[in-house]
Amino acid sequence: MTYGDKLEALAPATRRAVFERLAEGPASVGEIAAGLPVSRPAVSQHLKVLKDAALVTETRQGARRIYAIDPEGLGELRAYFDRFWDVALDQFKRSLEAKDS
Amino acid sequence: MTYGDKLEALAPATRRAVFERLAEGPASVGEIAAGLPVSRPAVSQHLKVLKDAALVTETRQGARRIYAIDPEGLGELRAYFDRFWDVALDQFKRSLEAKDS
DNA sequence: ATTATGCGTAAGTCTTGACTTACAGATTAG
DNA sequence: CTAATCTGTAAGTCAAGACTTACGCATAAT
Repeated sequence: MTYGDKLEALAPATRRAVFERLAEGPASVGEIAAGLPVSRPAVSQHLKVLKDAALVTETRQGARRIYAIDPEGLGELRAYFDRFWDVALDQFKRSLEAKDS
Repeated sequence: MTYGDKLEALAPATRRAVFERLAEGPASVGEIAAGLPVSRPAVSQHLKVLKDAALVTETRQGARRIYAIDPEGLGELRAYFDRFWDVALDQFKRSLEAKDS
């Protein structure tokens, strides 16, 4: 839900691999696990974290569950970095001006 | 250096607090530590991680070391999310069209 | 009705890493 | 020169969490 949750969710390499897999298109748990060197339950646990962080959506389709990237949650994270981006550029400009003097 | 390094660097709450402190302006290790509930060595260790991830720059100023946000490194991380942002929106549009049919 | 498929959860293991205190080097002040 | 300041690093502790296997519950197929 918070920025911190989203960042912590995307930090571990394997979980980020799950997320990046979904960037190629929605997929089920089994499909994702098939492309990764970890067990299916591990993928299931990672998806739960991503879902709780609102980075991924879950859609039941019969016995399967299709996961996809949540544009809204991703947008919030993007906005978080944009905020720093603005101040970072501003500070950088100031540091250059300080060197000129 | 990599996206993964940057994301792992910003995941822990305390280290992110260090980074966010630098968004308010460059500061020394002691100044940063004064505003946080952790020891100064802890802050020093966090800054090393942020610096290795190219999210922060270090400038020696006498005995002190001034840290500041690195716009270049932050920009790379921002670009990483923009990449996903594009595909996420595209997928979202497709999912809506699929529902219409 | 059984069997098979797909999945989430519980329980346990084991590594990672965030923190502490103690120490040593480098720079500035008196 | 000596003392004070600012910092990085070493070593050790301890909790968090990324995995595993085992299990149980749904839905789908035969």
